[in-house]
Amino acid sequence: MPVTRVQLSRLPGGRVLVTEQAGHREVGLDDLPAYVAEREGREAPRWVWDDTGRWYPELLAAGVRVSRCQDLRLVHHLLRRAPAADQRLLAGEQSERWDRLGPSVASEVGLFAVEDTTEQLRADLEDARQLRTVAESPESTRLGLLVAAESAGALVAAEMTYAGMPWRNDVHEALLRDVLGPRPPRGARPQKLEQLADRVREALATPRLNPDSNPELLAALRRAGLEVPDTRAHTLRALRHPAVEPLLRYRQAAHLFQTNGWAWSEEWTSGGRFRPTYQPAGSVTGRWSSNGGGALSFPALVRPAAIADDGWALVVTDVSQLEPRVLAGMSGDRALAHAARGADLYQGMVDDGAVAGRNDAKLGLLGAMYGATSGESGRMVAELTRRYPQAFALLERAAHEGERGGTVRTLLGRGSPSVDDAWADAEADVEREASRRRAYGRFTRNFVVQGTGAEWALCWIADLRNRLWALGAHGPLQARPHLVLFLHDEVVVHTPAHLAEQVVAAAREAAATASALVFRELSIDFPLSASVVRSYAEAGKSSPAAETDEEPVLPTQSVEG
DNA sequence: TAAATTGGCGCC
DNA sequence: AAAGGGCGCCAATTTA
Repeated sequence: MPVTRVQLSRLPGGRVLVTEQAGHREVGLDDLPAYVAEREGREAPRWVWDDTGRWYPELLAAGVRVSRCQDLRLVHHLLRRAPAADQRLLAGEQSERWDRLGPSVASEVGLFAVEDTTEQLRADLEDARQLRTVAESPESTRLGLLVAAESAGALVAAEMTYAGMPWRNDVHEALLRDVLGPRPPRGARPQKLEQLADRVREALATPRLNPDSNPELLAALRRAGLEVPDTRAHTLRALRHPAVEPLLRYRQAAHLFQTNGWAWSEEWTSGGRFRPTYQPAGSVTGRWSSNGGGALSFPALVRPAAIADDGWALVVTDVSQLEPRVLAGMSGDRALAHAARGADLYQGMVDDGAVAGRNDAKLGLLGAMYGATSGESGRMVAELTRRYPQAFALLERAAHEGERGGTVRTLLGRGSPSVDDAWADAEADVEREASRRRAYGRFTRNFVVQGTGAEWALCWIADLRNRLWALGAHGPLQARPHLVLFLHDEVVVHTPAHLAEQVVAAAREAAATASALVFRELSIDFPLSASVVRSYAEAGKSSPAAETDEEPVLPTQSVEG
């Protein structure tokens, strides 16, 4: 029995047009949550709407959770670029308006309040076109999966903003005070930041230096006899000069103050929750982006303040080496797939005798996926090409396609943007033209793995969302285990503590489901590392594959609450 | 003076 | 000579 599709379209005057095969009716906006709740409880149809961000937040606020939807805006843009979609089938009444439809922005959240005076979008018309486009595609199965996953992701995004990451403001405040001193008056530097600035000024003999000004800083460094090309931390760290240490400390503290300080907290946290907003498919590769609160760059420094409620726990799980595994799956490279059997793919490459050390494996693979041609990474690429010919050939083909101005696609069928967009103006200079082609080749090279990785992750969180709902027998979303953060290849679930182990199991099962959906009979392992913690900062501490990158200048403290 | 760009850093 | 992909955010700086 196919799932009923119910399309919702906004009408003038606070009315909603509800359409389905069985007929149509009108519902007042105020009555919509009750209407959706009733039908959801009865048959759980697929709700078809223009933009999840315009409909779902109000439903969630009214305590209504839906199990499935189709986000017409996301799917329209997806199909517009999908090589396997017949573009003629997408054309029709209002289709140009769907082309132009951008994401809802935070200020206009709550469609219920917004009264759009312009022509209303008809969800039923667009839905029919999208259904037909997918059905008639030679790749309808994969495209259909992608459409469903993209839409499920939109539900997850809205639910995460609604539920929020549990947040302890007192712990965050203590952390800020520790690094920066007391909160300064508006426009002033915090005490400890000013002290560090003074130490820099002293060491460089420039009493009026503003350390936030790169030109001033560069000039001061050069006057002190330090011939540096820029003022990046990596460059500075190589120097031996008394100004370096306070400057690096200043930079890190200033970044905390500006990006995740008191002002950020006031804007993005409330009621014991951090509520950033996500933008599904905000990146051309299909990865999400975040347009408020910086959810996808949740700095390690403030993670100690993300603490589960009493009696609850945070389950933090991430996929190890997602993109290399995706590469193994989509290229069908048996040697790489063999190395991927286990928790550490890079170690697997070492054990298979392909490479001397784990770090070489990582450099080589990342270099191949990013298009490195020089340095240590570039040398490793050449070496590994012999060991993993199919995987590396797939990347080379993608790069070549981009260099000649073509488009590439992910495994499920998302297409890269056409080169016309990127190369709007012709480049006269031959050198610059060649450089631009190489740059576009690096983009398409990476697009195939980054984009397919994003598809795997979407399937993962979509399936996990269903499993989490099934774990809690009753109650609204926030009373059950629920997703609170999604960072490309990592998810955080806030759960009643007694269900934590079941959540871990659900995450692993969902990963297996995603692998089967995306890679079919090619079975590729996607091992998860999982930790059950009280604070986000405690996650992953015991991971054997912990990266040993540069030491942070400031000690990473864990503040107890 | 406002808008766009740049350099730096955070995350994956 | 050029030199590894995708994002967001901030202050300073440059451009319109």
